[in-house]
Amino acid sequence: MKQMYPKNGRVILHVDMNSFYASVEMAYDPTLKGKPLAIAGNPEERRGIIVTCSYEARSFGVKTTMPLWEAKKLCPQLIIMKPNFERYRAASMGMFDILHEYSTLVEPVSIDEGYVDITDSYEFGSPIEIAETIQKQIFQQLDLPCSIGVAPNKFLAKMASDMKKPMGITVLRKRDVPHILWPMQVEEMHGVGKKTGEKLRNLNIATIGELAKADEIVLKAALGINGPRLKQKANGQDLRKVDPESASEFKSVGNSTTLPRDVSNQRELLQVFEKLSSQVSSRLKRKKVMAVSLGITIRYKDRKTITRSRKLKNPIQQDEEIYRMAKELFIKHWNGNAVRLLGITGTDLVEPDQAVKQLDLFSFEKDAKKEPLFQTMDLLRKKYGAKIIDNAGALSEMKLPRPKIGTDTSFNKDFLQSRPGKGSKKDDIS
DNA sequence: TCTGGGGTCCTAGGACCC
DNA sequence: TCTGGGGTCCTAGGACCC
Repeated sequence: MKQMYPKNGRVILHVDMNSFYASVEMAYDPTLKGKPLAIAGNPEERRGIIVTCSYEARSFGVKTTMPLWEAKKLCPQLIIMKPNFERYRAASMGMFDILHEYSTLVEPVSIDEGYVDITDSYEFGSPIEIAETIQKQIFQQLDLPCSIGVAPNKFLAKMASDMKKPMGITVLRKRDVPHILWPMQVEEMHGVGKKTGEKLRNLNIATIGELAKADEIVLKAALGINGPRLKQKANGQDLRKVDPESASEFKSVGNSTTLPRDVSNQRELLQVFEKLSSQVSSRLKRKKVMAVSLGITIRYKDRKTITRSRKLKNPIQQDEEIYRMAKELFIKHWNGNAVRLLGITGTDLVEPDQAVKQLDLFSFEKDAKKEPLFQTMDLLRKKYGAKIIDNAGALSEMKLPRPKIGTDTSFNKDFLQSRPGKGSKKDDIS
């Protein structure tokens, strides 16, 4: 059968779950349906914010990132729940499982959103038919609403999925760009935030259409490499591929916490670091990676935030090692003022077998006399255990592993409770 | 009695090397 | 006898996204 679509044209879907966390809770407990529901960071703490809320809650003016107390004022009967990440992870896997039925080219962007390249999926129908089938299937099997954008590239698909919510399907072709995209304000463009929006306005660029025609030199001077890129997108051009691997190549692992009150007692702050160290450590272990660089974040009472990091001689993973480094950085750089938030992040992640290689190289290049190879290996065995040395095929933990729970992806409670995990994000999970 | 927590990517300056 | 130019690595900060 001949291809139904132009040889060089791609067809990309962007699938975006609608108010994901709230929708999952409603699927899990249908008595919540139709009620104003919000998921909030830490409902007990005063500094909680709205992470996601149902459309019913939105009709009261409740919005993502709004402080909890403000949301309650707008909507006193608001139902507030803590996030149940296992449920969201399970629902997410169910969703990605469905997407995989239509193409192998599925790229998860976050827990509730992903791209699907359906250029070669014509056996399932036209692009619009495929989008309708997927949306129906996610709704019937998981009881979850989503919006889908259909377009020749990722950027247009992303913009399209945003246009009709909830349960919308929007087609955005190249020839639609001038009359649909160009009249929109620049701030509505994916990749343009507050600061970039301001800079563009200063250049007298207010709409996507004006950005599409703007002078590239001027854009580059104001925005760096991002300038010309934004112009390309404003013209509906985006050559980025749908990359199924991208989600498994994470680059950093970090935990941070806003303290219930501002703290300037050093011992108390170090206790927080201890806790963060063990959180980061267990996540590194779960992902089967070690960190070659470690950084801390300190946010002071006045919200001024600094980061301090160090590249290490040896990759680390254990909580004691992480704590020692974090403590050292903190003692060295803390100015003694009251602290509002602390964080620890591991970067330059390597798999343990790689970690060994890297250490070997290091010891040869810099420390050959002091530490011959066999001594290094010995040290490693003591430090990390022999299995790390032998562990050639360590696989890194996928951000969104595909579930192995048979062919039935129906959304039942056993399924929901069966998987651990964590998540974040959303157009409304901000 | 404003503004969480998890990330990615880019920029820019200084050190260092050739 | 007075100071080039290219490249990489490291660190810190900022913008943005969900």
